[in-house]
Amino acid sequence: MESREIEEKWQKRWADAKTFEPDVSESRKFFLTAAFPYPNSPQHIGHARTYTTTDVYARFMRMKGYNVLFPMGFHVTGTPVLAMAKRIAEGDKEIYEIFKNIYNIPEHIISQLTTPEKLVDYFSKEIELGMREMGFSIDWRRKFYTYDKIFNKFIEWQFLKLNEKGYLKQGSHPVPWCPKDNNAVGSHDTQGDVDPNIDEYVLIKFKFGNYYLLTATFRPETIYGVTNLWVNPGVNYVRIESNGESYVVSSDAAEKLKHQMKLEVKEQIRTVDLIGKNCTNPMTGEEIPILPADFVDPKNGSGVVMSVPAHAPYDFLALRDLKGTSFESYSDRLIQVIELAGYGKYPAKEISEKMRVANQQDGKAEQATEQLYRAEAHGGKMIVGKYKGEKALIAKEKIKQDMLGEGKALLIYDIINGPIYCRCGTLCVVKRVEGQWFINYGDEGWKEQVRECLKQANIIPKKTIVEYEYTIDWLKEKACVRASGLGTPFPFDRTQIIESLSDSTIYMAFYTISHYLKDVDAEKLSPEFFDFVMLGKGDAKGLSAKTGIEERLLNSMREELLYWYPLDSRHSAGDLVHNHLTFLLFNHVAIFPRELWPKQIVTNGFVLMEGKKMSKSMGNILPLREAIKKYGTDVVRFSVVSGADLSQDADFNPTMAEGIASRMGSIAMLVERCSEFPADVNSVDRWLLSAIHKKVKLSGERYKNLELRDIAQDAFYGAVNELKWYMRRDGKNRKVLREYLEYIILLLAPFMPHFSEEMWEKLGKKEFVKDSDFVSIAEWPRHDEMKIDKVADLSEELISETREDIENIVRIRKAAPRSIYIYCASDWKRKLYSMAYKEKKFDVVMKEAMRDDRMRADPDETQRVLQQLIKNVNYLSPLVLTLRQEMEALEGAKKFLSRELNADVYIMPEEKAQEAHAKKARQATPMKPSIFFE
RNA sequence: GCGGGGGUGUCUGAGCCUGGUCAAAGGAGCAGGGCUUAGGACCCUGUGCGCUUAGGCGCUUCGUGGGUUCAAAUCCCUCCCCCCGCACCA
Repeated sequence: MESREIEEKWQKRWADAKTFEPDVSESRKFFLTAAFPYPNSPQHIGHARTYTTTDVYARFMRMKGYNVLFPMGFHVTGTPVLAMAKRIAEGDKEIYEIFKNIYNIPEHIISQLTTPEKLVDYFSKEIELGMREMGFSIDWRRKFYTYDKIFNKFIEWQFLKLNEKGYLKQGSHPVPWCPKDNNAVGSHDTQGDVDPNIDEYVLIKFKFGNYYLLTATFRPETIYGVTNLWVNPGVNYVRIESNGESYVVSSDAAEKLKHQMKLEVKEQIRTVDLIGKNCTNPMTGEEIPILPADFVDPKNGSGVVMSVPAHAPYDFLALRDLKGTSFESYSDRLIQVIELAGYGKYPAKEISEKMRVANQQDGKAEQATEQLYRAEAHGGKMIVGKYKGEKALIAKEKIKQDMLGEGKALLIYDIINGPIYCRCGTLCVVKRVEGQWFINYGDEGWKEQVRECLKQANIIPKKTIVEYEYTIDWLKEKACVRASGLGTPFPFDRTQIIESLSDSTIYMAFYTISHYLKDVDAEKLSPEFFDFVMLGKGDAKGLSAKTGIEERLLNSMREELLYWYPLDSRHSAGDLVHNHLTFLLFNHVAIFPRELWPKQIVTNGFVLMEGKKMSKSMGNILPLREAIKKYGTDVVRFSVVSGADLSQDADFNPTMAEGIASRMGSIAMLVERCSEFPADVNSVDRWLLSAIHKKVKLSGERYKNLELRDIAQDAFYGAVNELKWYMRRDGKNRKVLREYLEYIILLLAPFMPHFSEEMWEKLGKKEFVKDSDFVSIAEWPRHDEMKIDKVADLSEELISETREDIENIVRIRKAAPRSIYIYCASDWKRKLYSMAYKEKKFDVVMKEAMRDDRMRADPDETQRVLQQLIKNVNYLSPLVLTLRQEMEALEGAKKFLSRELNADVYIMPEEKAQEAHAKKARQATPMKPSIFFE
């Protein structure tokens, strides 16, 4: 049967049997969730990593006997789909290309996706289909979208709670902004998807007649070294009025500043009225000239620059460029402010000359600046001013604060990776939004509780704990509403929408009741309703009367929440630790009592495509549904979770996928043919059984800790290798093979559910494990310690190593033998072996050996053997076979060895060696028989 | 800058916590052989360098440079390089 048919067959059977639709029951429960997707494009193979990890885990826990709930919803909150719908409606070529070329969406469908709702609808269905095709054991009854009315009510309630606790606050906040759209811009709103970076500038006021020149700088500490100001003669300057003061800035800067402060633009200022005149340094009181320079960018900062030629290469260069002009007289003045090891008094001069920067237009000026700024920030020390002796970096902050306090400076924000343009073509600016709402994650009391919450949770992988701790420490106010987007209107200002990272922090609790609410009028879902269902406040009867929701239903919902909550395991990719997952902790702590805090968080790495990161620009995105079609569900499932350790990126490549498929084929073939095997008994049988029971023993713990890669190696690749070896060693026992297969199918079921179901069915009535209609709900097997057979393991090791040894000899001798004599070491050597293993030291062992009659009889020989053993004392194993066991093992493999080596094989104890072989035979040691060729 | 993760043989990738069994698993690639009409798939063997007509020995190697130790890919320190995150963005 084709793999597609097998997949559909079992997916249908699971659905018909409602295998994955759990309700409240007597059994112990396990509730796990994965971060729900944002449906703005079809999912690719990378998305499958988290969901498959979650599903494998869900399936394992189900087999362990838990009542497992794995629900799924869709996160549609935010602005990206808005921007996308708009672009489609406008016929934006780029976006058409992406959908057409990468995701193979037909053009007539793309052209219909002109509203956010249509986009969400189309892609969420697409994603759901993909998830169903992947065989994820999701309870789809509980699906919801974050713009559903019922969900909005839930989030509203959450924010009322946050406000009650005092965790919401208002303030001003700088955001990247499009003046035309009147909206904050995210990376998806900009041309080229650039993410705007905002940084603060200090604007320093230099008195000039009745007004001030405003210079923008990142380095206020260099104020002591200012020799002059720069204006660009080719730029328009204007006077602006704000707060009763007059400033001169470039007219571009004035436009930007409008969004951050109240101001009026007054008359133009001609540069000829500035250049050559003096102004006053507010820190030193010194009179300094205003000079011309081309490097000054009117769009950057304020369009006026303070010149610190000792420490800023551009300033030094611009001054040097004045040589030969009427301003030449100013060009030699430098004032040192910062002392820097490895540099003299004027680092900017030194570095410019060393790098041979030609002038202020030279590209190298930028490099020099960057290099010097970094060095000075790091190792620079102030040598002037109030903070003399302090590190430059510290002084910078203090001087900034001082000047702001004294009214000598202003703080503004600018986009530092600009210019960035909105998709509408307008240059983006920074806007200071007043009255912005925040969730105050900076609250120390709150943080303290979150740290406790973190401590009681099981974090996988362990090494991410520090990242959570770090995030908890640095989190401060987080803006939680936006002016536009899909989602939930903010209850304290309904013109605002709750931002997407803020409305997805406790939604897991909503899954427990979402399926009850499908037909409930959202208007009935008052705060009291959620108080009751989520927190158990109030009584069902009163609430029923008030809301009109049946009392029985209310009680069921409360019961369901208490049954499923707390969340037993939360899954996402590792990148969400810094925001979502930490927010999840914060909000659970704020809303829920301690006993409902999340118990475990698991994060995983991404998926690479043939070693490279998937990206639209590289065009190497493999859409999930395409991958399923091409390679089959179970191969895809297995690839994405077995390719790397949990926290590391897994690589997907076709070669590996083919390798997986072909190994599945080998297993399938054995399942198919198993019953044809005879019942011949062979020593390798015990080894194979030992191997499978060892696997069973190990894999339970590994599944629990999500060590999926190790299981994959052992239970899949390892199993196929073992089966191959079994055949090669002439293993032929139907029962043994069958036992192995029954167990291995169980172990593989969480990874490869469709394949495993099919094999499970093919095997028919189980003889060694507990049977069940579906392997998906079969009981997790227990190993039989009695079948873990150390002797069988050692025997097999002996056989394969002996074979290798013989091949080595053949290779070096370059001549194949007709007969091979294998001589096994006498038992007295084994006794010596265990002494050597125990004592490790030659003289100690030798002394002990001399107490043994056999060994004392031939001290030279004893010494010779012991020397050999001690040489490899670290290789010795705690247990070795006896002479008889060794003989039996090799005897059992005689046919195998004879065939593989194409020679007659004779096996005997070393004492029985014929005269001509005796010398060689004596070299036998335990687990390393001596070999003689004829 | 701050925080996190990394640098291993042709490539990929384990090992590092808990030092010795590590010339270093697995896979890919490459080479040889088997199977096959042929190719693919599959199976076997080899794959740091050198020596060795008996399973062996020697040398060099795990970003750099030091250190600790009888012994270091593994522990400590220095430096270099790469990746990711730093928020209002899903």
